[in-house]
Amino acid sequence: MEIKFDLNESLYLRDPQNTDLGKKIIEFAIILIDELGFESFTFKKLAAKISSTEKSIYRYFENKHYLLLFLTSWYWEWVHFLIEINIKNVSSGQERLKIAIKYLVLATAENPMNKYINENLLHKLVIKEGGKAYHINEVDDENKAGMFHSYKVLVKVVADIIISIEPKFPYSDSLASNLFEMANNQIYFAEHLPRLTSLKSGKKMDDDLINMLCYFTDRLLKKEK
Amino acid sequence: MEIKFDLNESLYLRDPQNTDLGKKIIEFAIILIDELGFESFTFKKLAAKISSTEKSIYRYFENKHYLLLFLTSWYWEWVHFLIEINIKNVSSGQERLKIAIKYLVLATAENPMNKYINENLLHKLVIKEGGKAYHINEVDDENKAGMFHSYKVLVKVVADIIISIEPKFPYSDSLASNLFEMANNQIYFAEHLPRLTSLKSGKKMDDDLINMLCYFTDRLLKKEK
DNA sequence: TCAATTATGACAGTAATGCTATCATAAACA
DNA sequence: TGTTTATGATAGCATTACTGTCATAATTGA
Repeated sequence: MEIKFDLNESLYLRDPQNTDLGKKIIEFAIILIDELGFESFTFKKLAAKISSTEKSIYRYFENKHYLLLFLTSWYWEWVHFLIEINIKNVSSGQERLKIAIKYLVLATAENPMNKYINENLLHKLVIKEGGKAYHINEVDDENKAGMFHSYKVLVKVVADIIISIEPKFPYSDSLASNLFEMANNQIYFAEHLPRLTSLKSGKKMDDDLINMLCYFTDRLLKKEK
Repeated sequence: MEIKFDLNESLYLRDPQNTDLGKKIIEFAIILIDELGFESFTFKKLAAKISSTEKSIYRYFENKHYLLLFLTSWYWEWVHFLIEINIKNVSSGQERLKIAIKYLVLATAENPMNKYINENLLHKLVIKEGGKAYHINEVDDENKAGMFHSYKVLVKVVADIIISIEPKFPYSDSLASNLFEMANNQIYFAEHLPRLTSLKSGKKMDDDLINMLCYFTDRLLKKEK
């Protein structure tokens, strides 16, 4: 199966979802960035890996930063998609929020649905490198060009659920974005800096994290006595 | 006034806090990273700025990543210091947590206390570039070498305050680290990606953020009925 | 106070990075 | 079947991220 998302056109020069070479670039970019880290990842190394040339990759992406932005945007679209189809027929706000939390943590644990994208690795990549997509000097220009649109839409979806539960909650946007940032951070901490989190790395970690995020939101959104 | 912190020795080759050149490196590194962003910042440019040479800077730091780590560690020591002296004579747990939150948001708004370090700029730098210090492939080795020690100690201080307020709270470490991460993130969002936060950029923003973080912790730590 | 250590500056040099340009050929498409 | 269009092959270039060597200036301590 292949899912194609309509991502902001500023993200690429040629849409990699439309060609074989493009898909190969995406597939092995994820693998190679995971392997080398974003700093050591280069188009030259990627070209070697897929037996293509640097120049050919430059025909799809202006540089590796845009490629990273493409990958993270694809990921947020994917999480968005999973959340939307799973809350479709759920009316309870609380229940919808629980489902959103579940899928923002577990997007990847689902059986893989994409031929050329390893969602599991992609999630790992977003956890480790995702922040680098917007912690850059050019953030304002890129934001104007709509390059963070996917993330903002996703945060809005969750913020709306929060508002539907507790219309007077004054920090819906902050809580929503924090759920995403916190989920990714805490997973990273559990793996690499365990003293910064209460989670224990291991099988149950995902469930523990879901429980923690639900506990936080429950308490924050519970009506005062 | 000059404050010197004992930072982990793996962070530097020669402690920049001990020499004139070292202090100049720190002072203008902060300015230049803020100006160029960490990606475009190079030792060569810094050397030109301070009329020194690349090689001389390499005698203090192995590379720019270690310099960033030094700056962020210094910043966390600085926040730690501010929190400790301000909670010293406060016995109420709630009050101590409020003070900690205040200083983790406002570390910089205090009148500057360091001759060669612009705390305001340094805070801005940590907000934008701080995550890059540990979102790297070498994180485990560097963690073993103690290079994130300052941050972990600071998180522990706040986690202990949380435990003193509510000994049964099951997520003290996660809440503590999230306070730091969230504070920095939300400030960054307010400035650059306003749809991801409920804060409004402007004069009152710091106070709003303090209120938000206090609101969150209050609700999370309030005893259930 | 003079010798010895240590810190800095002034070069030079090198492999890798981050691109851009040109041209030939293969594939797709009309 | 002719023509776009995509890819590959190769070259080139400025910058980055270092390392090495040597001379000189500053500090230190016997």
